[in-house]
Amino acid sequence: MGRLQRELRQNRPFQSTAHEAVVGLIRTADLVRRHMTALVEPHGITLQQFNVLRILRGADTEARDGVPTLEIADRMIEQTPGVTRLLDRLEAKELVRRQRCPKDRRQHLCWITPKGLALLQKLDEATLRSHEDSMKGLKTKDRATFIRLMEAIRAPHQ
Amino acid sequence: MGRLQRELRQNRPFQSTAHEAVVGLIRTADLVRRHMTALVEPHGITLQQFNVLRILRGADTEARDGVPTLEIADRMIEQTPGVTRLLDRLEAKELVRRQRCPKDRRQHLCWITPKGLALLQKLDEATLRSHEDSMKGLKTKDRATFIRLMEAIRAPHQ
DNA sequence: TGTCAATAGTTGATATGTCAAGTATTGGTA
DNA sequence: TACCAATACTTGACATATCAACTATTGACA
Repeated sequence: MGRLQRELRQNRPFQSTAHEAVVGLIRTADLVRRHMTALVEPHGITLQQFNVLRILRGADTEARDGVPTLEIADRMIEQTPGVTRLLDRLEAKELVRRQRCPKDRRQHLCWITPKGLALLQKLDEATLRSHEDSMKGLKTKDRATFIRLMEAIRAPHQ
Repeated sequence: MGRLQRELRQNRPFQSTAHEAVVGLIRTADLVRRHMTALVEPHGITLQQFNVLRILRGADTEARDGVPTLEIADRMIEQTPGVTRLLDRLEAKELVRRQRCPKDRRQHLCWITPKGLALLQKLDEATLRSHEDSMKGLKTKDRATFIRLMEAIRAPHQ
């Protein structure tokens, strides 16, 4: 009887290896997600808001143009409808600034504020440690394999 | 430049292999989750409700005792506060039946109804195919490796 | 130049998730 | 046997997610 089966207290084996992989994947991601969430939420932001801030910081260091709303949506780690409201909340907390794009007035460009940058900076070290902690069960070589396998999973889906 | 980095349109490498693994994991799980969600939601249930039904079916085939609410919570693939309301909705749809346990009146025991069983049965084949489709990027041997690596990730966290 | 589909985002309605505080019941202990 | 902490939920209040319908603006084409 496999480890995962025991974890879920099931007494029937998985229907297929694919099934076991899917369940394991969702379960493992949930674990790591909660890990990260526990880190950022005490600072008054959700994991998705944190992700938006990181996208904006990344964009900020290379160009001052601001990122249009839908491009943020596109870059999110997890697909997220409702980026508008995510940004509303970040703007209310003064972590993000928005402005209508003069060249294409349909677009709203977004920037991270100094306050947002400061928050990220405060979290940087802990984030690094959290990633290490999440993956401490894998040695360096296994991590590379793991990353490669996940890329192979995603590849056929666009 | 790695594949994931391109996917997220980043121009800066990941801070560490652990970081890349974490981001890849959450992203891959999100993909597979949406896959499954697209399958079950047209039938009027969420992925978590589907998960509850599968737990109850699994329990049903081996014992007729019914499963207490908190044990369902415990068996969920993803940690879920608010199983009570999940069950409320399932009961409203008559997919689940609940009853106070006579031996310990604090507990509420849950069963899947014939209607719930029928719904699961209708979804069984498509679910199987969905798992295969999600994992089609991995060959059999790689699937086993993948499962093993994820177990190694989870092991140190309890 | 006027029309119109396509793009970029917003908004409203509703479902769902989440946390803290509350109730009922039990089992242990003085 | 009376008390009290622990268990097993439930409920209320609030935040967030999701979908569809809507507005504003642009770019292409007749």
